[in-house]
Amino acid sequence: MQEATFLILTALADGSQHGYGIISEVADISGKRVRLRAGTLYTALDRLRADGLIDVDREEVVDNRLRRYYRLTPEGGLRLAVEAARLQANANAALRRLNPALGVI
Amino acid sequence: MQEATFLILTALADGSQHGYGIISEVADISGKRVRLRAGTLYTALDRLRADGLIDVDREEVVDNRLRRYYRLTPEGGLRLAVEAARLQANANAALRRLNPALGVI
DNA sequence: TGACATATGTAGTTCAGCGATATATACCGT
DNA sequence: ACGGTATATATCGCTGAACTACATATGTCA
Repeated sequence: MQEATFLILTALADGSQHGYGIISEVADISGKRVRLRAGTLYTALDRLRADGLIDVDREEVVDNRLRRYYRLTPEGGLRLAVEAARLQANANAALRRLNPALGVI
Repeated sequence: MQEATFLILTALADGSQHGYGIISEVADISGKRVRLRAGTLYTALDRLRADGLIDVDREEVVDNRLRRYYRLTPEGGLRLAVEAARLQANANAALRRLNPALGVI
């Protein structure tokens, strides 16, 4: 799973969000490091929906603009947890090798 | 940076390795989760070399078979550290949101 | 002798993120 | 009144990177 996809799922982990809100939330989560482009986001949302990791929660109209809210499916939450564990393991493996002093921890 | 690339750099973080050795080491690091294919590895090594993140350390012939050893460049080590920190941050962000009880830590 | 491990390499495919572009409304400053 | 910026969704074409499959070659073991 790519970083953009992972961060989209992360943004949805504490409640439903609409597309544009996800862009802001991902920027926030990543400390402005990752700024999702519209193309990345909406194609990813379609893909994640097809994969059953997210679902459309509801649609609202605010200021005459449609907001389509997405939420994690149970499968999506599980998948995010698995991916987070994988990232942690990879990061730890690298840091242990870069700094052998950490190996004893 | 993709997972395969990250794990290749990680495998080189504690000393030089030849291509086939990297495949074994990555399998080891990842708990047999990631099994690099030859195509993935050698194209990645070419790319990483072009990017200045790794370098050819030396070449040996063992049992009439060539072994080309690669090592991290200083830039490659730095890059790996940056990527590891990023993975840690992403994993923590996801885990905090999945389990709000962790948020207070 | 045939399968498997070791060892490097190329070719073609597929997936996903990116930039560019499109459309449309609201808000704010000048 | 007009332009710039933020909000909001969506499509198209490009590219980078991983994957499958294939190719080549030697050594080991059953």
